[in-house]
Amino acid sequence: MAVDQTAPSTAPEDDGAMRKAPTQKRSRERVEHILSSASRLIAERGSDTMRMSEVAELSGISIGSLYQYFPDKAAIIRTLAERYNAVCRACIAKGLANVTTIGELRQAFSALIDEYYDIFFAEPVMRDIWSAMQADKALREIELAESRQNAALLADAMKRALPGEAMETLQTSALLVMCFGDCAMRLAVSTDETEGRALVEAYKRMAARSFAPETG
Amino acid sequence: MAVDQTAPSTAPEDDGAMRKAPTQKRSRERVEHILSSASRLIAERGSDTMRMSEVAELSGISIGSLYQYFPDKAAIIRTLAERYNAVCRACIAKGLANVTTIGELRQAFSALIDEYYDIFFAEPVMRDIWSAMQADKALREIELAESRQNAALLADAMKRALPGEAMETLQTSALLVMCFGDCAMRLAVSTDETEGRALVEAYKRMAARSFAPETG
DNA sequence: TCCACAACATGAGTAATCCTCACATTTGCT
DNA sequence: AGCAAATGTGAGGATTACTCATGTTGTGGA
Repeated sequence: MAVDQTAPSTAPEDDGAMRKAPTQKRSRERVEHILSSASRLIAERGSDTMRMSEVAELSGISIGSLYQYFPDKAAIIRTLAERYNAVCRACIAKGLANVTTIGELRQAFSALIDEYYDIFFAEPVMRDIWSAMQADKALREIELAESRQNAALLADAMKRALPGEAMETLQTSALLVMCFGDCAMRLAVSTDETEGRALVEAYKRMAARSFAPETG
Repeated sequence: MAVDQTAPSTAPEDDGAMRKAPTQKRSRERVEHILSSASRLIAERGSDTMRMSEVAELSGISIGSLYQYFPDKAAIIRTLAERYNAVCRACIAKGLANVTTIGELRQAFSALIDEYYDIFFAEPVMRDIWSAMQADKALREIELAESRQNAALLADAMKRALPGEAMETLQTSALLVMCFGDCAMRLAVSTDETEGRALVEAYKRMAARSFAPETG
């Protein structure tokens, strides 16, 4: 494998989703083009009806070239999901990093959800990508693992704010809160903005009430 | 899960999911056989990999006969979903019918969730069917409408237990609680029974905390 | 500059799968 | 029995994910 000129020292997607790491500059641009074309098509009509031929055409390349970068259709979905997941994970990690009290937790979480909602609202295609992931057993496992990772971040923050609680209990709560967050976001982008905002606010209140000592 | 099918006079599924209302006895039996075959295949390998030829073979009929009862693959998924939805809706309506106080609401809801979990645990294929519904834009709308219907039942019960609250607020909360319930169930059947139980209990606590007057 | 080789591009073709349709068989009724 | 309506059948059309043999472009050394 030759060392290329503008080497991205940290390989962005090196998890097997892509067939090979593109070494030339144009190749990397094409990968971006493919992903944005796919995203657009998924947003328009859903992942099921996204045709590989359409992705190729919209990207201005041939079918063969498309398959040089992605081994199959699911790989495109997976790569898109991983990108969004990375954004969200970073957002969560950053938002909860310095939390040490319940008040801080509630405030940080509220801000986090607002940010999360903005991301979702700007890219409602995330909902369709999530749906596509859920339809496949293997991809569903990936999404669950991602949720567990995010839940672990939240559980850590909760443990700092609520040191008296058992870690196991916190992990369970955190997993629920995280999955419910995704659920609320998908719900919010499925309706008009007014109801969406109300749902997000209601979710924030529900979550905030979970950030409290166990009362029996 | 016993879904009653002994009333030929009142067409049971007359919503376009089925190609024609089967009039002869054997036809109705075949429809049942098709649905149980499909359910089994979906449970085994997911709806994507369920092949219409497999459904036909497992049902002991030809491809042509299969398509005489169901216009397409999605119709089978939809019919299965509608049956499960009907069971759940009846369960919710019955469980919340006589609620008039917060205490009753919490207790009824807790019992309801236990029942719901039992249904889900006995038929984890519901998760796969739900996933299949989510993958399609039109079917997703159906599921959302179903959730809204269930939420309306809960909102009514909440209004009786919490007459001071605005109906709009209650509807928002109820929709969230219902969707989160589905989410929790799917999560619960995706892990071992111990964690599943813990998740369900944690969800019940979260929901119970929502059944309270607005505190700011 | 030229050449050899690796990387990349192409699209006709293959296999898998959903679904149709023209025709055969069974059932219900008189 | 005999006819019409209902039901059954599976080869085949249409679509689509994906492959592969072949052509084109870029890279590095002599």
